[in-house]
Amino acid sequence: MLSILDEVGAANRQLIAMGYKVTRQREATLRILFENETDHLSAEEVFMLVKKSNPDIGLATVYRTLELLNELDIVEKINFGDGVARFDLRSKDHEHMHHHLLCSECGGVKEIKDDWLQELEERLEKEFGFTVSDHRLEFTGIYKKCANKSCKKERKAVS
Amino acid sequence: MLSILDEVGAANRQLIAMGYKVTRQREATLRILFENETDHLSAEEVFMLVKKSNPDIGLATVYRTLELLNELDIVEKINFGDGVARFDLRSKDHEHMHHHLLCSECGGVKEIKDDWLQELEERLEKEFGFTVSDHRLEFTGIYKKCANKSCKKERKAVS
DNA sequence: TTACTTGCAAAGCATTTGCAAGCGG
DNA sequence: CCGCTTGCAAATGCTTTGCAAGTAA
Repeated sequence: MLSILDEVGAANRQLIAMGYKVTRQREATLRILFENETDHLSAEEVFMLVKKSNPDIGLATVYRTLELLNELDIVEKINFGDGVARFDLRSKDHEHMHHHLLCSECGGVKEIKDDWLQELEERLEKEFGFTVSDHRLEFTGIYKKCANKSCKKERKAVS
Repeated sequence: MLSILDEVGAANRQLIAMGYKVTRQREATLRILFENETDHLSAEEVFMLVKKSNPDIGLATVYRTLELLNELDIVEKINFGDGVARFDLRSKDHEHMHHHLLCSECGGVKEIKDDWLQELEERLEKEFGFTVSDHRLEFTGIYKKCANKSCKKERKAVS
């Protein structure tokens, strides 16, 4: 398990390798992403968090940085249909395993780290001549604990 | 197989049952949706098509109608991450089977009408105490025919 | 009639962009 | 020093909303 500093460092090396510069703002944004690895933050949320350590950063910079990280495959831009883009780190153990459980009761988003779709992808190749490069799987439903005692109060409680 | 008129009629009855009125605009919108069942139209696209037979309709009305149909579960609002909401009819044979193949070469969206996830949903119930009410599955990749001869020219060619 | 609907224009949001100033390498 | 980056504000693009006029039942 790498420390956050190591992870940020690795990302920085990737930036440099691709000809981009390592700036205060980019490092700060990366740090926030790694510190909140499981949270599916929106650009606005990242902005708020980065601002704490870096009050001068602009929202546009955060957007630009997230877009850049998305292009470098350091994060994945995802859209749960609530009108804001969210950003997931694509670290080694998340690769190609972006399954989410969305609880309609508490609004929580849980990530499942299994690759369940290998078999299906092979079928698509054979039956449709379609070569899969990525997939996304989401389940909407309710946790038993949420069905019983309503836990609407706390958003993102489940994680 | 029902005719489009029958399908629109059924939807109308649903509207009435829920206390909504059947208007020229709503019927026209429904007709367009049924006529383009496989096309994943955006609100703007629906608007354009409805305008042909109904030049006086306003874009806001189309948005409101689509939103209403979404609430009535007559259509499903989906988001492929391209910045526009798209709308899929939830007819009998589509129910609970919203799997999509997104071709990164030609931009085509193909629908798969199989329910592959029953088994996984049972696992989620057992292992996570999560009761699935809906799911979404998308594969991004390339069709063999697109990999060979580039078919970028025509958008939505595959369907 | 009466409440639901509509069209229009204005507003609302998330996101993007132009540009001059700032900074990394 | 050069060119990539930034912050700000303005612009954009999709979607929603306020409101007076229109219309289904």
